[in-house]
Formats: sequence, structure tokens, C-alpha cells
Amino acid sequence: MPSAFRFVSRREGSILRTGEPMRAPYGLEIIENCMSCPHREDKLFCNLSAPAVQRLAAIASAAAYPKGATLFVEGQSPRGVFIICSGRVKLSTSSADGRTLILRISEPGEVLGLPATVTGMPYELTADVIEPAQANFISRQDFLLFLREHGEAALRVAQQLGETYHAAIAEMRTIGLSHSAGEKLARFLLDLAVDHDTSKGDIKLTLTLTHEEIAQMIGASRETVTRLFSDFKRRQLLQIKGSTLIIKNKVGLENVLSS
Amino acid sequence: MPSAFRFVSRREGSILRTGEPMRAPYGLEIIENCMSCPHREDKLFCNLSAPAVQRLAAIASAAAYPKGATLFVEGQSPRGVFIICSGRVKLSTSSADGRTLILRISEPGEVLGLPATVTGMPYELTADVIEPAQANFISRQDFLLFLREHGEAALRVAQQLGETYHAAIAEMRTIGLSHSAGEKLARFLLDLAVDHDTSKGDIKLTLTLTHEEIAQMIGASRETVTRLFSDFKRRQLLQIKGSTLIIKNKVGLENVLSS
DNA sequence: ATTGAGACGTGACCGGAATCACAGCCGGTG
DNA sequence: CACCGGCTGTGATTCCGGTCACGTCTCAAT
Repeated sequence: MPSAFRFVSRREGSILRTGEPMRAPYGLEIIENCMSCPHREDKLFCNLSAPAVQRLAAIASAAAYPKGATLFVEGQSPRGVFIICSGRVKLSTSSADGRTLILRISEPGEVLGLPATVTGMPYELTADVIEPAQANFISRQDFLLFLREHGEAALRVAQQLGETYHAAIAEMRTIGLSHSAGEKLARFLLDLAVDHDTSKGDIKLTLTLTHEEIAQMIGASRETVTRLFSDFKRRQLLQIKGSTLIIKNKVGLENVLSS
Repeated sequence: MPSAFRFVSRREGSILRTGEPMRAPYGLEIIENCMSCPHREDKLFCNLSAPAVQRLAAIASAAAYPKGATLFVEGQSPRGVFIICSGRVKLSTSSADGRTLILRISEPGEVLGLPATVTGMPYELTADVIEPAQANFISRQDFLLFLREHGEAALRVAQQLGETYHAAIAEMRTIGLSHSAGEKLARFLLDLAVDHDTSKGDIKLTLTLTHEEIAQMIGASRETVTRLFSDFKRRQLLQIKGSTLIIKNKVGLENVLSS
């Protein structure tokens, strides 16, 4: 295990914020050793050599972001990567007329801004914090230098990018290949259920997204999502209690795909 | 500049073919020195050290594919990467009920199957040859070994993946963020025009796709595409002569986006 | 307690585009 | 030539889902 680094508060990425200013208490109590959080292990920078890990710790700077903060904005030239330690971040793109498409909600352990940072092209998405988050920031310059010095890490980055691409294509399929909105919603829900235990009939999962957000993820209107949920509930396909969603009839839901 | 390698005819990737069997003449006249084709320079493996290039040449095997050949199929476990030397290859994904979504048409110089090969996940797309092609194949095993040995190449791969991702997101936007089909088609055409000289009024470009294929690229029906083309012609936005498309009024076309 | 903002639920309306169906067209091939 | 298969053009019809326009409910703040 690495000798992980300590709290640094350069507070990168808080330049462009849409929401309220960062509240004082944040950023103090929290971060001290983000690089050693459990998620790190099975994600991007596991199994690196000791020197590589140390170097990484040296160039990363931790910071906390309140709900509503924006890590980076679509079109902005890439400043670097963010490694999420906790919280949740929404990745979206939007058009001139205000319509928004949410690509995915990223969870702890993920690395954001990787494609842009590596290629030098502008960030292709906007990253908004929707649950108070801690993240390590690494500037583009430092990161590229690091990759050049550590080929092993470059390979890991390539793998990570491949996975991200894979996910993007999957998203694309649900949006582009289905005729009905119901199909899209069903696909979306089944995708969520993939990780969870699928053995017995009921699949329980927490869904902390508003109908509006779900709509933006599947490319539909808010009302349609609401109606579809009612419809699915009526057909005994699922139940909703607060932020808990229970899939009662998985096969039934799968049948929606091929209708 | 490298001492490039010579004709090898292992004929990789011809295992799964949808179309007619490979005709005899193909594969003979053609390849002799694919790695030294002009496209290579500004693409994936430029600026590598001499040993890296040599190694690359050693593990790559050239082959020719007729129209209709399939390099790889969605869902298949990754065999390796294909570096396109000439011809054009269609990358698509399709659903159970036969609907197809074309991601892009790749041109000489591109590397196909990279994400899958790097991550080990199944190919996420299907690659069909639509114009007789020559390509170098590198098996997954060889390729990964090569990347591990040459960190510089791994970094290049990461960049390439980043760009591919970028393109995918762009595609996503045109499909997901536009209300009307007209908007999608206009976006598609303007994307094509990006590379071409944009200075004076008329932009001339060759479009060797059927309406059907265009429809599958923008997520619309064939009839709609036909109708939209008639419509655009009527409105003097463009002209079509054979496989040549001339954009007469670029700003007019751009106005379609925000209507 | 009152207010107000945001999320959810539903009805009515209507337009865009998918679908079906068929008619010209053009380029191959026997 | 005559034939055929794939591509293109166009009409008629249908219906999904976006949009508008409300009403309800919850929760937080004053």
C-alpha cells in the first residue's frame, strides 16, 4: 500500500460554478487520504508500481465540491482530470436551445475528463456535482508527464477510455435503436439492474434521479417518463417507494423491449 | 522512417463474412507495403521510435477484404485490431429486431477494434467493408504485449481512444438533442462539410451512401431522408448530381438547426 | 402557519415522422 | 432486348409522444 498523500486545498475546478458558493465547512472535515479510499483499488490506478503511485500522490490535489458545483464545462479546454472519491457527478451535454442529454451519473472511483485531457480536445461534456463530492485533481500537464514516464499507467488509461467508450455506445443503443419511449425506459432500468443480484424475482435498487433527469437520460420528455412509470406500476412490472425502486417482474420488463 | 514490412497473407478477420466469398483476384495485386501508406503518418502510429515501428511491422499482417466482408461482429470477443490502409468500413450496431444504427464510416488510417482489444470486452460494433479494403491485422495478444513494451505507443492509443470517444459523443448529440429529423440531417451534412473548404459559398463533397444508410446514421426512416433531401433541394439549400453533393447555402442549412 | 419552489400526476391537443403501399428508374446480367 | 433487384420518389394513414396547461403534494425556509 502506498504512502498516500495528505490534504491539499488548491480547490481546482471551482472556477465555473452555477450553484451557490462553496460553504465554509466543506473541504475541512473531510479529505485527508482520498487516494487510499477503497474504490481506488479496483479502478484506474490499481496495480501500479510503488514509484508510480507516489508520483501520482504528489501531483494530485484533493478538494471538496458542494452540490451544484461544476467540475468542468463542455467546450472548455481541458485543465486536467478529476478522480472522484465520494459523491456523484452528472455528465451531460446540451444544445443551444437548452435541451440537455445526460450521458451518465458517475460514481466514486471514476476518472472524469480523461478523454479531453489525453487528447487535448475540449471537454465534450459538462460535469455537475449532484451529491457533495470529494475529488482529486491532476493538472493536464502533470498528468501527461506522468503518463509519459509510466507506460503502465498509460495502458491503464487506455483501458479506462475503452470502457468509457463502451458505455457510451451502450447508451447510444438505448437511445438510437428503440422506437418507443417505453422501450427506452425499460432498457434504462434493466441496465441499472445489471449489477444488482438478479437471482430471485425482485430486484431492489435505489434511484435518486428525478423524472426530469431520467427523461434527459433516455431522450424523452418529463411527462412521458411519469406516464410510463404509472403504466409500468399498473402493469405490476415495478414498485416505487420513495427513492427505492423494485423490479417485480423482470421478464415482463424485458418483453417491453420487443414489442 | 521505418523499414516497412512486406506482404503477408494470413487473411485475418475473414472468418465471419456475410456477403459473397472472397474473389480470387483480390488480395494479390495489392498489398505490399501498407504500413508506409501516407495515411499512417498522421494517424495512430506516427512518431514512434524506430524499434517500436519495427516491432509493429513484425506483428502486423496485411490482408484484403472484398465489399461485404465483415472484419468483426458486435458481441464477439476481441481478436485484435485492424488498421485500415484503403477502402471504407461501416461501423454499426443493431438490435434484435433488425434495426441498425451506423456509428460512422471509417476511412484509411483509422484503427478499428481498439477499445475492445484494449479492454478485453466484446467488440461493441460490427465492422462491414463497403468499399474493397486493405488492412493490417494485429492480434490482441501481440498488440497488448507491444503496448506494454512501448509506453509511447500506449499513450498514442489512449489519445486515439479519446478521439474516438469524442466522435461518439458528437454523434450522440446529433441523434439525441434534436427534435426534428430535418435538424438531424442538416447536422449530419454540416459535419461532413467541416473538413472541406468552407471559404466560398459552395461546398462540394462526395456522398457514397444510400438514403437507407444515411437514415441509419441519423436515426430516421429511409422515406424521411428522401423527403428531406427533396425539401432541401426545393429550398435551394443543396444540389445533388450522382454521388456529388453540393451545399449551395450553408447558412440556410445552419438555420435548420435552430428552427 | 404561510409561502413558495420543485417534483410528480394527468388531461387535451396536435404535429411530425414511422409505416405501408406502390410507382418510376437505373444498372447490371442472362 | 427483357428481366430483375436495389435505390429513389411520393401519397395516404396512423399514432406516438412532445407540448401546454393545470392540480396536487412535499419539503424547506421565513
